[in-house]
Amino acid sequence: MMLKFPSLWIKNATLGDRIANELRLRILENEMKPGDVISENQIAGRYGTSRSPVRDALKALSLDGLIRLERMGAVVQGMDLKDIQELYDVREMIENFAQQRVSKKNVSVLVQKLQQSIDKMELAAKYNDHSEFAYYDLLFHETIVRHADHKRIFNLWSSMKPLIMAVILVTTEQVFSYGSDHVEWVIGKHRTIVRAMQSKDRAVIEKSVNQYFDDSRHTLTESFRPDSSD
Amino acid sequence: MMLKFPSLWIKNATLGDRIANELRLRILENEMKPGDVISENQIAGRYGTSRSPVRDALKALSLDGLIRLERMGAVVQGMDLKDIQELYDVREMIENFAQQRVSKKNVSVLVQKLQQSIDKMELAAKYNDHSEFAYYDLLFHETIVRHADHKRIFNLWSSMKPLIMAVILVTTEQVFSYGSDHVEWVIGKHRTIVRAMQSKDRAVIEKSVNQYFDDSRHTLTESFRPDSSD
DNA sequence: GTAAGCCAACTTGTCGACAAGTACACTGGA
DNA sequence: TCCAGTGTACTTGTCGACAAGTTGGCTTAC
Repeated sequence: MMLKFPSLWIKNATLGDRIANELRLRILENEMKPGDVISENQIAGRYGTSRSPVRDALKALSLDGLIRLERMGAVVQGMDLKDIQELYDVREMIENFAQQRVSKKNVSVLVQKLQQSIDKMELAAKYNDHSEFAYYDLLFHETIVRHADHKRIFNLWSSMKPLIMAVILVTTEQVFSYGSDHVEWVIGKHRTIVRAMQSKDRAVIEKSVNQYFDDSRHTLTESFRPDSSD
Repeated sequence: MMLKFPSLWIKNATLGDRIANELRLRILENEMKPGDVISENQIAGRYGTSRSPVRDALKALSLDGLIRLERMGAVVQGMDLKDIQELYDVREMIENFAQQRVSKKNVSVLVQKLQQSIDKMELAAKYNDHSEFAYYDLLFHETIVRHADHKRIFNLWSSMKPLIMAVILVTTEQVFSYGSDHVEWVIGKHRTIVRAMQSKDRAVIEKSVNQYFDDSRHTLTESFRPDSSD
């Protein structure tokens, strides 16, 4: 039943987390559509578990904004193009904050770690492994936020991480389907980020972060045809 | 047992939410200190409930960053001065984003709502009701974020709201103890925010938001003497 | 035909129980 | 004295059950 989510990522995850990850993908891929009403019992039945882990999962999904808990049943909200662009707005805000903060310190250690992530992305690209690629894309950005050395910002990132993970997983799959040129272009964007950060110039960094997420939003606009998945 | 949290605020709240709110206050007021280890059974016993609602509460507190869930027991993290200042960093970031967005639209409706909150703060100040005051302080800022008309940003605010609520509750009590001059000064700060927003000038707004939270951080520095509550 | 009221099938919030796993003290042997 | 191994008392994750409350349809009266 649970096949979609890369099992490597969730080796020690609790049942609730697995169900949450699974449902995130199903909602993002429009298998569960906005307006659909789901209940704890229904999902528990579907996955052959009790309500307890499902309950945790639905709570998590409601924090993501993917569903809305109501008195009887939960209503799927889903994410349309605008919602995903808003998610990128927030990612841009967080990452700009983080990078500005990072740039006031020595970045050599950070740059080296980022380079490692980029290398792994290259490798994943070579072997056409889109979920591995997505993983290191996510790690790249998490590494930046972590190095900002700001607990609350990192907490913010962590709270959005499962959702971002699911979105990156879906969009990366699409990017791969466009061919290796597009994949290389994505890698190049990450190199650009690193270079901008090394400049340590406030305006340059802000511009580069803005450019990065503008590009991402633009890619979305192309790939997310309205209701293309029906 | 549960006496600290204003009961008006949580009339229809679930047991888990009440326990979470209560624990937030106890942690912020240093009755539960960083390093303390708590377990679901222990808290359930303390409040005379089963583990289920406690489990929800501890999950919420870990999302706040107030505790760290571990394999056996949860470790209280607490919030020191730096942590609260970091919380204000993030509030500043969110509110700046929201106000810049709001300022691109017609603000007259918003301004009127904000004025209502300020009026209620005035009234609460007159009757020396600090929790009522805190409530409308919170509402003031929530109103701004809501009017930004950006689901993801509002989601971010909502996810931090319970923690912000608890922090405002504690700090407002301290502000009131400083006397009515300080309370009036806080009200004045909110009026300044509104004026800056009406200017619709990007730089003016950014400056005003920055000033507001700088002031708040400064007030914190005065009131949060290290370990003053022991 | 229509509206009020009742009933049955759902829902969630909470509870207590069990199993698997962890930490720590205690025992025994050197 | 010290160290390895064992056992016990804890912990969490999951399960099934119950109660209170909601929804929607069906009956019944008009």
